[in-house]
Amino acid sequence: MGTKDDQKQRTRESILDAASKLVRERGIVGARVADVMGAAGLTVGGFYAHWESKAALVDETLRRTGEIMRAKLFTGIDDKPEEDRAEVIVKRYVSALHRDEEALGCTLPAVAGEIGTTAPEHAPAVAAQIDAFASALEKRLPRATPLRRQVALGLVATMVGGVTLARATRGTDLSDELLRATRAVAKLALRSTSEPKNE
Amino acid sequence: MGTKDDQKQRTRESILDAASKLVRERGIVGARVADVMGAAGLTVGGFYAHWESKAALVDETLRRTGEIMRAKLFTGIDDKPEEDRAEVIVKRYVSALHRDEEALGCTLPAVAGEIGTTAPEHAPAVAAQIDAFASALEKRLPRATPLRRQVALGLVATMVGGVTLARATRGTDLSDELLRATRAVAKLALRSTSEPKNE
DNA sequence: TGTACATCAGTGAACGCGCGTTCACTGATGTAC
DNA sequence: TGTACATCAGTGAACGCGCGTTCACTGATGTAC
Repeated sequence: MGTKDDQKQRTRESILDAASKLVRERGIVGARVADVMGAAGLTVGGFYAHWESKAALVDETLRRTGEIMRAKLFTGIDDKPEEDRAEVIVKRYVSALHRDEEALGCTLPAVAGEIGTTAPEHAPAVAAQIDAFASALEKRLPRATPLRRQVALGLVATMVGGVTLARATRGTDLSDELLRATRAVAKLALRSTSEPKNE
Repeated sequence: MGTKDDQKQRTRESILDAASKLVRERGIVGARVADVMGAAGLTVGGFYAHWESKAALVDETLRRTGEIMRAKLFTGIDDKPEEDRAEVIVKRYVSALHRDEEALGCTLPAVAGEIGTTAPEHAPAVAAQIDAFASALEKRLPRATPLRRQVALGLVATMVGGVTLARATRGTDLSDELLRATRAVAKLALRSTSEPKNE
């Protein structure tokens, strides 16, 4: 029995991988069950031996991809000096690479808009990702930062917004401009929390 | 002939209004032709006497709604002191009211994500809105602001990101937190451009 | 070790439904004379 | 001013298509004895 179950488990994983990529590339609505199965080298009908519905797959994908994404984004970050960490995260997230390689990046730019419009059933999964992302970022802000949680959450909004708009304008000068501008605003916000004020 | 044409023009306007609201509430994909016509008090079939396709309607909606939205958002702004203007815009845009009344607000949070995923055909219309929004905001930043264009563009990304995520988490504490945090980051960025640095 | 049977992941076609679009038709409005 | 005809915005049903889901079937794997 073991071998058979192992095989099924491996198939399940490959469907999840395919879904993870397609959801990031095309969003929740755009990731069709038949396309996901096709990308995993299978046919549609077999899907329901693994999940009870598309919604169940999407929910699992959102949660799992979020974890993987954070692990990748925060790799090696704690080796950097405390005051550089957040800025490095911002540079990694708001980058041309991340804009262009959606299938390997964060799910939020692709799906955040869908929650408010066409896919409200995934709100809990997305909220959990936003929260986890902000928490991970918060831990990398210097301990002395005032309103650390707030700065972290606000930077998440800034980064997601920047990448979303950069992707919407892909292929234009405006897109690169948006990436640069978003990094600049994040940097200004970060600097003004760490530098002494004179007023 | 005049009366008949006037009537048609009025019908056209009411379809546009209905589309404008539905696109902001449900996004491009979520705004169905039949629903738009129904909201305008008409039946589906008549649609094609006014536009050649749904895409044509959506494009016109995006451009027109953008203009109206900016007019509303920037109302009375030039009566305020120069150094407060951008902050007032941010407060208006990143507000609970704007999060909750999507049908009356900005189209970008609802549609930006769709461009990169399921509706690339509307990229030019959306890019034009981003650009126009940033330009309008730029004019309200104090003349002395360094990198004015960049700050304006970055703030647009921040604001759109904040409202998008706040809408995705609607009804939770995180949603209000996101609005506050986004305003805080925008404010920090704005202040650090206007205040003298000491380093 | 071999044989008969059970299980079940995956196939491929079909189902129902909702979508954008088309089209024959209607009736109110406008034009010709 | 009145009458016959033309126009065309809007109706409502139908069309084709793509989607998520279901289902009868298959063949490889596992179990019983």
